Amino acid sequence: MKSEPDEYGWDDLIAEKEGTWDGVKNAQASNNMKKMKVGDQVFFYHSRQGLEIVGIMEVSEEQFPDPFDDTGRWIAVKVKPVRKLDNAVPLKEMKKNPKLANLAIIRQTRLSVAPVTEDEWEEILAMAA
DNA sequence: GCCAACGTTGGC
DNA sequence: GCCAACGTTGGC
Repeated sequence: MKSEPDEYGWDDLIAEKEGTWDGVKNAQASNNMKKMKVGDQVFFYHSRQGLEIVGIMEVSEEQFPDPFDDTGRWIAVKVKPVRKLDNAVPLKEMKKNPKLANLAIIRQTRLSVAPVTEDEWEEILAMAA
């Protein structure tokens, strides 16, 4: 999941203890959120500023109607922080890694919520070590 | 700040 | 229902 740290960054999530992921108004991103289950692990990526994965969070509440959406079309989920990565993994490094060539976020930059395969997850964790 | 990529809107 | 125009996102 991506967020601009100016708007809502890792530190904001830590301060809040639990964050609501709302305001997603893109069909693909929304579908990806609908698939999320409580306990699912998610990377937190800083877009625009930072351009790196900074931490891991987990889904604490599955899809519910986005409280700020009047149309009723969109949903939100809640997440809570699990841990900060020892070393943030920059986009630049991920692009260099051939194992991550198919990473959804690389292939489709503008998608704000994108899936990560198990292999990709492991690879990114290894890069953060 | 710029611009490419992509989604959405609206006229036909 | 098509497609051009427009708006938004996000890497550079």
